[in-house]
Amino acid sequence: MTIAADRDARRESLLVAADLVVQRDGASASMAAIAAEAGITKPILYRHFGDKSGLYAALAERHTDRLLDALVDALTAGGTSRERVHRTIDTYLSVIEAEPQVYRFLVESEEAAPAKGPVRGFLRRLQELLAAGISHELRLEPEDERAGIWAAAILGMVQAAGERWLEVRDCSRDTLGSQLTDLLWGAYGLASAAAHE
Amino acid sequence: MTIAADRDARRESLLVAADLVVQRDGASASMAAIAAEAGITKPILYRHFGDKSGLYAALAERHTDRLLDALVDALTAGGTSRERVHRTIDTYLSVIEAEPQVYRFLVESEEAAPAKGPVRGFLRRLQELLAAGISHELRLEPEDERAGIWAAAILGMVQAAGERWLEVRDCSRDTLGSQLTDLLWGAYGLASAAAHE
DNA sequence: ACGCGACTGTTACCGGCGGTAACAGAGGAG
DNA sequence: CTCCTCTGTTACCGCCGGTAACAGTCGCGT
Repeated sequence: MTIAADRDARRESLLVAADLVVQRDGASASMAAIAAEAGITKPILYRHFGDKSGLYAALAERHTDRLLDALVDALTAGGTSRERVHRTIDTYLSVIEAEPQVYRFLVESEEAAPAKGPVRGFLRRLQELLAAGISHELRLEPEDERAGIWAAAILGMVQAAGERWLEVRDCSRDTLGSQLTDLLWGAYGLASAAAHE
Repeated sequence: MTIAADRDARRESLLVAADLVVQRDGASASMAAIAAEAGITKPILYRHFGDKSGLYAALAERHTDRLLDALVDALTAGGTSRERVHRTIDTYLSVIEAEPQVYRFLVESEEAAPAKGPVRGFLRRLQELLAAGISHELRLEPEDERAGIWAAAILGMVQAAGERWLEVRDCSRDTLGSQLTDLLWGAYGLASAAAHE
């Protein structure tokens, strides 16, 4: 029964084509353009993915799985707590540096998405994963609210700083990672205390 | 010459109507719907604002100016550095709590925007303002890269944590503000050190 | 061998969007 | 009275996401 395998292979090739178009045209790639790139027509896309958000969701999974794996590896490898955090941040930065278009597609698509953003699930997963990591790292009680809050906060912090860095590139990747780690370890409070005597 | 005043008054009424529709239909409000709400037709909107991003930019300014003023006030009022930061974060949170639709429109519109996001300027301004504040607060040299990095990072941190809070509402506004301030003052590093002995 | 159903692919269309051209009335200046 | 500008309209364009309806093709049971 190669029929299912054929379907999967076809689906794969469609996703590869969609990837090409998204990286070329940005997040506003049209379904017709993707179909043309794949050498087929629109209804085939719709038969495979339902609608545009379905395609985007499938496209997102291709990348998020890799990214999540890489982050988990960085977070669970050895070293002090601070080293692990720094390494994880650097992993994230290296990914968005290597594939900025993919990153932009993942975090800032939404655009014409219907109702619930499909890609949003990625940030959710990442956030929950990070919350679990923090909870374990800090040996927090499961009901401690700080894990969730800090997971969202740290995620937003790294993401915003990474986005700005992609645009202005005013320091090396390693410097940025160090500054962010410092910030988490209270550098702002320290600098503030030092400035006021 | 009341002609200019008339134009401005008209423009104001159009913006009020646009505000209504945006808060009702979300960020995907159509130009036709806004025109209908204002009791006129599309070309008038286009004569006043050029295109959709122009309208959105004008609409954004109405709110960002208020928000920026409030944040500046909170940041420059008295108290210790920590108190000022906490108060500024709380100001931000209280604004997004009071007008979540407006907030969503400001930070996550983009959607069908052409080329450069018009609303993006708001985050830019906020970021620069915060960078200047940090630079002053910490008495940093003007060329110190940390001001820009940390401004973006802190902004993203508060924004992401605020967005999550709007959805799950798992703690009081004051608690959230305190947790975020703690985080900036090194609570994560401290908790990590405590957990590992 | 034949027909028949399932599947893949196509063309051609729909409604709605952002955006614009072209026309219709209203009021002041000569 | 005429012309000219300024405001408002209708009616249209091109593009998008999404779909209905039709055409070819392959494997299957009889």
